[in-house]
Amino acid sequence: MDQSPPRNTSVTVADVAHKAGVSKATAARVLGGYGTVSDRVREAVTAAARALDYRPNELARSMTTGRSGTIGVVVGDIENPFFSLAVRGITDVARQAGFTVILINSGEDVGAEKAAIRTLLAKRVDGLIVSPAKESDVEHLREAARSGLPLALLDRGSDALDVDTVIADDRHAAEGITRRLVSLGHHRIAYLTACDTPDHRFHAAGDINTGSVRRRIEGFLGVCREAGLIGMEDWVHVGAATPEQTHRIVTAMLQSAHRPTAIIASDSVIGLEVFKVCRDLGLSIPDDLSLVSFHDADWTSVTTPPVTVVRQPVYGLGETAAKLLVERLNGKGGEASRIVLRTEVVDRASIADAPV
Amino acid sequence: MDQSPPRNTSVTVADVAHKAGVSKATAARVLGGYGTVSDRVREAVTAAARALDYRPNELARSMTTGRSGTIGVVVGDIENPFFSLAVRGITDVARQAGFTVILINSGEDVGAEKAAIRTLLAKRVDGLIVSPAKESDVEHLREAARSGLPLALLDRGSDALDVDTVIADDRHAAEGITRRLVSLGHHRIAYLTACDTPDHRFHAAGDINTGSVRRRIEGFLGVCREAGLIGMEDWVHVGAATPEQTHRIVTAMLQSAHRPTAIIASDSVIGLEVFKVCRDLGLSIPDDLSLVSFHDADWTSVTTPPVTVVRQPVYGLGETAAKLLVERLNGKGGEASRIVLRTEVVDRASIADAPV
DNA sequence: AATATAAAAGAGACCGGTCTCTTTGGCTTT
DNA sequence: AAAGCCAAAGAGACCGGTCTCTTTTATATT
Repeated sequence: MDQSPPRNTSVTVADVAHKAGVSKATAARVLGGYGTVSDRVREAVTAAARALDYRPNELARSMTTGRSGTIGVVVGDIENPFFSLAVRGITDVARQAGFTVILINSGEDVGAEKAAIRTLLAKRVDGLIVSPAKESDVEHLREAARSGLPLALLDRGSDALDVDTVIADDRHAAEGITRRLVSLGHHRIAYLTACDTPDHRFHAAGDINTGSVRRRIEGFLGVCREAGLIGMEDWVHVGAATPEQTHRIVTAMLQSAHRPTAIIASDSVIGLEVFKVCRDLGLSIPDDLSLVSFHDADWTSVTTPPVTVVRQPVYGLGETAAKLLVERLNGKGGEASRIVLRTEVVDRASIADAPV
Repeated sequence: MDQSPPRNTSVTVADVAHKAGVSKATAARVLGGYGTVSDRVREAVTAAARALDYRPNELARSMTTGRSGTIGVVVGDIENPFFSLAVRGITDVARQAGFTVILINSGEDVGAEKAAIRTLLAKRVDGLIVSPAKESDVEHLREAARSGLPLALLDRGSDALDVDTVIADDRHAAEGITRRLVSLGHHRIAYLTACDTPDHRFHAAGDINTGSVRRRIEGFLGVCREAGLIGMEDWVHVGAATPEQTHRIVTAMLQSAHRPTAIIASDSVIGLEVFKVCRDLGLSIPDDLSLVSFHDADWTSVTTPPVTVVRQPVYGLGETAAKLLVERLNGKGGEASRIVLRTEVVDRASIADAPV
């Protein structure tokens, strides 16, 4: 029977104070590291705390200080490499600044996102980093911000929300790759996104609630229009939210008589699925189909051919958002910053001239 | 100037009670959903709460109930697809059961892990899911468990720790693929892991502190011995913790005169890097080198050739650990369960007969 | 109508810290 | 030696909920 230190059933400052023979207030001063205490007393209290295996109760501390030392993070899906990398950026900065992170997945569902915010508010997080599921539905976020809670938006902004925002230059990136495809002679270029609309069809960019994706599609359509290509709205496909759905959409698209000669995939999960369908259908990339994907996932350089991608500074997105938030938490006031991080096209071998 | 509801500077039950004209205790009964109240009073309180935009303070609630509704999760690195998928499994179960998740990365460093546990203990999490960095250094975990905090181990067990544990049948999986390679005539088989030893060299399986990896290496060495291959310890390489290090190790290995004819990669990040080095060196998989990787990452089926992998039920690992923990939290007592989930070899095309 | 019984509401302690305000004690100052 | 001052320690309220215990009110019983 070994039970060395005596089963710590919550030792409190009062217990430590009693053991050290001082008042609760004095013990609290030593343990909490504030106020002034004599060296002799400090040692006595420290010794008593060690002997009793005292563990501070951060919850109780939060009660009076009003700070919980916690930030809430709401992302679409931590399983998606995009978010897991961004979250890594967030947690690194948060830890450095002495905060812990409560993570909630919204599954890109606004209802779940609202519930998440409510939960985090109840847990009294000191700040919030959110990747909003719908730009058009941010009343819950505005309310949180208005009540004075620091809020930073990740990857997706909202003009309706005057808060710190960190996004990538999605429109510019989309314009660049579209221009490149057009100059290679492509007229039938499909854009494929996981975002969905009520009727699962695309009509206009305004239908798309995810800010980053809407800006990309605007860029895509803008360049097409500029190049004299009309009716390109019909080539935007929504609802590729799972590998299965993507498979269905891409297969149908590539088997139709009027099939695209190039596909722009809005994330690496979609890009991967396009690759698989081509293999199954016996189509060659880039001879039969050119492929460009957003997100420089690590595997995109080892396929045959390697995939041309838009490299986003994903870690930096999370890192920057967290830094902005931490600054707010440390009392830095002033205007909300809207930071746009540069993207870069990584040229590999998945695009070529349009087939004749 | 719009400021519809009056800037909620923390509305408390007392405020609601006052507005509704009832006592604090009664208002708390309505708001907290306990005890008995008349319908009339319930409505009055509910209305007052809505009017004042009352938000419960979960922290204060935790003070008295002793439950925080939070579980702490410590993993090596959320950026690694293995962990992000496992964490997804954990968060799904946690949310279902009404818990939120505080996530901390240990970076596979025991010191950081200890700090993480301390932080989580201070935050008074209701339970803990940990993927221990070192099996040999679990005193902090034992102490947490002994103080009555439910603890579940993820992917890595410890005989020294009698707590709920969920792992994969790593040894069996390693035996299977090693046997396959041996039967194809391979004698020079390298095993590559991110785990490290003090001197960055491998001597015996006991050197490896990560349980899952140690079991795999034991399986690997066991089958080799069985097959009459001796001194295979020299073929185990440790310290492939980053793509850069992996690159260095693999390049050196493949450029040596006595180079391996097969490589077993301990995770998909390593597998990917092996692939890249082969491409750079102009070596053909599987003609010049056979490759097997642990973790059926989504990209492994689209490379040329597609990679033969050990498929682990990663989501299920997290899911199961969370379920066990939730059961404990709901008071189910009894023996600690040690669950071993099945793995499966997915045969693709990256292995072949040993070159002559 | 009088009593028993249960339901509804109130009063106030409590959780474990922080923090303000007050008291004590040692040391300087002239 | 008396006054003045500041560091060190103590007393107790407070944060915002929960919960026990007590009192009041409504309903049932004969």
